[in-house]
Amino acid sequence: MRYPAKETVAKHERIVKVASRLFRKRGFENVTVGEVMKAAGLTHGAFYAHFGTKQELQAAAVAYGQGVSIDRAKTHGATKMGRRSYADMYLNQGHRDTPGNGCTMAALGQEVARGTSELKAAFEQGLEEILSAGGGDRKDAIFQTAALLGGIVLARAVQNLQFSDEIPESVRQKLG
Amino acid sequence: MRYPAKETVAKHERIVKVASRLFRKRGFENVTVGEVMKAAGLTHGAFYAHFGTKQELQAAAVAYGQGVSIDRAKTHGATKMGRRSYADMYLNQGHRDTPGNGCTMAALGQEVARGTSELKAAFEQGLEEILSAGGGDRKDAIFQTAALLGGIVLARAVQNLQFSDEIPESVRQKLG
DNA sequence: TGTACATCAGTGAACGCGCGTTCACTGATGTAC
DNA sequence: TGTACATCAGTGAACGCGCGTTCACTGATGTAC
Repeated sequence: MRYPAKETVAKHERIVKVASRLFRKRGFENVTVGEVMKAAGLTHGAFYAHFGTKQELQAAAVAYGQGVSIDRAKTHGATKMGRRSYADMYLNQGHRDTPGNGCTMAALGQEVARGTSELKAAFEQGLEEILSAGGGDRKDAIFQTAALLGGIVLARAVQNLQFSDEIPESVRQKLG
Repeated sequence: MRYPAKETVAKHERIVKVASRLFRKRGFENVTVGEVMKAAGLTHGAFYAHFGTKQELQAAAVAYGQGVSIDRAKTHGATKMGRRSYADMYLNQGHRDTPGNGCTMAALGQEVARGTSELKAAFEQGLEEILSAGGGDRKDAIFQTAALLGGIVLARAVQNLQFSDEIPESVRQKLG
């Protein structure tokens, strides 16, 4: 049957949002199209009324996820909370332990690097906006972003809790 | 038929080495057991004479890759070339463009974070040795490793060449 | 030292499962008159 | 405003392919006597 056009837009957004969360949490390859659709409250067949391929969804999900990061960066930039508080927000246990709600670059950057041009474009455009959101020196922003991202990636890959805690802690200290 | 025991060890090592390269280049999920065995000069069925599962191979490959990184770090530590030259070696276009020969953590860290405990253990032990290989302050080593890793990950995920070149360049400068 | 035999790395066909994708069908929506 | 009909998001079964894994088999190696 035909469904209201208004709801269709909402469903489309729900698919992207839910996919973004699942992808960040478990990686592109470990999340099924069917799983995404189920989480969005639909059946898998309907997927192709919204996207041509799974790869298209990946790109849309990265664009969405980068959008979330841009908003966070802009909020911090506007409230002038400074770099220190941004690092504190980024480098904590909550972020480390719940990648599904966290930074897209820290969760999917390596997979994006091996992905399609479309995927990289979404990543790249997001990064560009994140870097300029802070407002300070561009090289500083790049350096800080790299250090924060690296800190989270390392902390997530280490299972010894003391060691894992030590990583964000050290990065925070040295970033000053 | 039965094969010489000596060659078997060499074959086993070849499988791990080749797997490590392929995994770093294309990710765990995008490399087939059959593909690894073919690259090692064997057929896929023989795989299970060497490993119980693909996951076991992943852990062995990460351990091997981390070993390569440890050797590099120790060499630099021994020759006292300093942090600057280490950063130069790590943050260049060659490393960015050939992940198969490069740092395991920068290529597979995010997948390791979602992987088995065995996989994380191999990663973690390698990181521990890399950190102490330099000999300097531990917090400095952690910070530097995070920044370098983040720089390579970002540079690889960005396709605009100017932008991509700008990232390692900035990290190198700011690491001083 | 020679002989008989058990071992087991390696081969290649086959299995079975899961996943991305397709397709015939549905029926309320939105449009044309 | 009412009526006829075309559209198309969504359903759920099915397809087909690729992958990890299994298995019967091979025959030179290594061992026991």
